[in-house]
Formats: sequence, C-alpha cells, structure tokens
Amino acid sequence: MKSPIYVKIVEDIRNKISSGELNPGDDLPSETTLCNEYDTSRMTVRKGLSILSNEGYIYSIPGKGYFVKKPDYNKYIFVYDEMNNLINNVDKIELLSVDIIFPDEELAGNLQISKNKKVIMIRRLFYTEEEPMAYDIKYLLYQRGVPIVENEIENATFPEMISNRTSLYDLNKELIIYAKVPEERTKKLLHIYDEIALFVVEQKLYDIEDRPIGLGITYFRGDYIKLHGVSK
Amino acid sequence: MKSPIYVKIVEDIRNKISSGELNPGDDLPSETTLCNEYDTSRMTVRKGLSILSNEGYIYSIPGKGYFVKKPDYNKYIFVYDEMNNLINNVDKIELLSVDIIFPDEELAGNLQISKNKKVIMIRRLFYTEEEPMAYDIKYLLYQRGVPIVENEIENATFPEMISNRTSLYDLNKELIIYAKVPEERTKKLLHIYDEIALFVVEQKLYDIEDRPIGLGITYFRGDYIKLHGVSK
DNA sequence: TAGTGGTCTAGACCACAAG
DNA sequence: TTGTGGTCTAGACCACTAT
Repeated sequence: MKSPIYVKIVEDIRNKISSGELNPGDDLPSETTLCNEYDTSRMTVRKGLSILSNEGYIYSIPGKGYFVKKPDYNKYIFVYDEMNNLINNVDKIELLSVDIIFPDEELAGNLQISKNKKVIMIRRLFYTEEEPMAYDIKYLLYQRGVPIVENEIENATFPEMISNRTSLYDLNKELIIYAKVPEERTKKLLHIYDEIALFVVEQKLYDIEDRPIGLGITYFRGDYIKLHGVSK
Repeated sequence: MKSPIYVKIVEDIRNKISSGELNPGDDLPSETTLCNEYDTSRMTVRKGLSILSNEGYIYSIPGKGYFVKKPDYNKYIFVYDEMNNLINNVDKIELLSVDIIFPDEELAGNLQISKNKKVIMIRRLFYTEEEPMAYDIKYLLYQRGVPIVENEIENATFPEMISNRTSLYDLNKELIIYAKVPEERTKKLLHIYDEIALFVVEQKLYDIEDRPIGLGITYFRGDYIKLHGVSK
C-alpha cells in the first residue's frame, strides 16, 4: 500500500509542473533542499529526479541545478510494419521478382553508393482477402557471401530481411510517407479501376554508423491502409 | 578522459547484446556478480542496468534477475504539427469560419458526447507561398466560460488551441493518417484542377483521463506534404 | 568560497523466486 | 534457506558555476 519515497517526489513535482505552479525554465529546489523537504537521502532524491528527467519533465545542468523543460507536444510514436496496419493485414504475398541491378542516379544517391555497385531489387505484391493491397519494392546493397534465401525474403518485413547481416538492435531506420496518384502500371498491379489515391511509405535502413543498407518503397492502395500514432 | 564505471558496464552489455553473444530471453549476471566483475558497488551496477533498461535492451523481474529484451524494431518517432512538414511550411492562414454546432452521429461518437452537447467547429485554410496547401477542421468541446479568442485560434496548432484549458504536459494525443481522393468541395478549396491525392491527418486530443477534448482533420494536398519519422 | 549536480561506496532491510 | 532485485542511508570526493 505504501509507495516508495522517490515516487512521492516524482508525483509532487510532476503535479506542480502540469498544474502550472512550475513553468518551463523555472528552477527546482536543489537536491539538498529536497533531501530536507522529504527527510530522505540524496540518492533517493536523485532517483526521483532521474525519473522526471527520463520522462522529459526536467533537465539538469551540473553546477547550476534542475530546470523545468518545455513539453514536447508534437511527438508521436508509430508502430509501422508493411504487413500490418489499422484496417488491413497482409495475408498473402506474391514474390514478383528478385534481381541484381545497377542503380540509377537517384537510387545510387539514396544508398550513397556509386553506380557500378550491385543492388538487389525485390518486388512483391501484398494481398488481403485475395485482393492486392500494396506493391512493394526493396533495394538492398549486394553483399558477396550473404545468400539470398528466397523463402525468407518472400515473407519478411524489411528489418527482418537484413537481420542476418546487421543486428536489429543496431539498425537505424527512417520513414517518409506521402500520398500520390497512382501511375498506370501501379493501377494495374493493384487492381485499381476507379480513382484511388496511393499511400506511399519509403523506408530507409542504416547501420549503426548511419551508412545506408537498403531502401524500401511500399505503395498501398489508399483504401486499404491507415497508420496510427500516439503521444507518450 | 576517463569515463564512469557505469558507462563501461552499459557499453559492455550493449555490445554483447548487439553482437549476438547475448540473445533475447537470456539472463544477465546478477547484480552481485557484476559488482565483483567490475569491482564496484551495487548502486553503480544498478545505475548501469537502469540505463540499459531505459534504452530497451533489458528488463528485470524481482526475485529472478535481468533478461535481454527483444528489440522493438517497428517503432518510429514522428514530429507532427499541421503547420510544418518535410517539404512545405504554412506561411499564411485563412480563418474560414468559427461556429457552434451540434454533432452528428459520427462526431458525437468520436468525442464521446451526446448529440445535444455543443461543439465548436473551426475551419481554416493553410497557404504556402500564396497557394492553398491544406484544409483544416477542428472540433472542440464547447466549454462555457472559456472564451474563443479568434486571434489565437487563427494561428494556433491543435495542442496550442486547448493549452488554456488543459496542460500541454497532460495532453494525450492520437494521429490517424491515410490517403484519399478529394471530393469536389475540397478540390475547389485547395485549387486542385488535376488529379491530386489528399493526405489526411486526423488528430484526436484527450485529457489525462483519456476523455476526448477535440478532433482535428487536416486535408493536405498530396504534393505539398511528406511526413518524416525515425527509429531511436 | 560556497553551492550545485555527477559519481561512488559499503553497508542495510525488504519482498519475492526457487530449490 | 539462499539468491534475486527494489528501496534506502549517510557519508565521500569531484568538477563545475556563481559570487
């Protein structure tokens, strides 16, 4: 029933911040002051302040003190995986092609390689309930000695595809999303006969030193996908 | 030049995890074992483990030990604000209307209110370089005594609009994004003459108890917006 | 020089898991 | 009963900031 002292400290200060009693830029009482206020040791006070700092409420400047931070009210967390979204999940995948190609200007720039480096191109079609819902292209740096296992490629998400050469813990990723009108070729692939918008997701993978590993572009039928994000 | 002991502990264990020497589900040495390995005190070991835990590499179970966590390789962080995106920023805003309305079925459901509760509807048009780039509608719960300051409404992002009644620290938010073909009315507003897709962002605001405060829908011209997200 | 936060110690007691 | 992590103490030394 009784909660730790540091939780009490966290709650008190958090309340003061969200109620407006403490405002962004204001300084907090010093650690020793809080030790006296809560009749506890410095390590306990620091544990509480460390939590508030991790939660983004405060920050500290050595030699000066703790200060209230401006809230980050434009940040959202999205869970994205080309196979699953808010309104439809992929239940069948057709592997259209796997090729070794030389990149054009744009792709070479994206992958930060010269145009004579080989690139693996994988094209797939995603289905849901027998209907094509997305056309997917991945470009991966070609690496000698790292075999392409078609079976694995066929059903893998992009991070999974490269998990045999880069640890998923070390992978940096980037998404760019936008809407666009489909071209004729894409309309055919996705069985689009009426006017339907495309929802495009470009996914870039980088290694731990931020060198590009791969580029993926997924063209979703606009009526088959919604992405969802939350603050906190 | 010399770094703290806990940093060394963090780096060592993080390396073991990303190199594959330690795998998801594996257990780590106990705190006392690490105390001996690094010839340091328990609080120092715990500081290191606490950082790894915050970074999502490990978790602990009281009485059992520390374990390696599966990486969260589908998570992305987006910074969204209806006024600014990867390719265009809003530089002029036209306030189309501010009305008090009664919600239809759908809106009442979204805001979790009955249909006889008043709702404020704000319609705006966003411009960039004299071109309309987005049509924006906000629905806010009507609160007696909280005045509508047109001047503030006109230029505010959604979280800013309600910052006088709910602390930005306590605000929970949700985004739903999708692509769609514009209706005739929207095409006129956004000066769309060719075929152009719409990029739609629905933004829901909740108070700290997750009660809805407002719903915003922004219809961007597809050629004027790209959103950007990163892992980590 | 006095005050601040950052690192660290060598103990302690507790609740909980497992054998 | 032993080992684990969770909480907490009462000190210490350091580097940095402000006066």
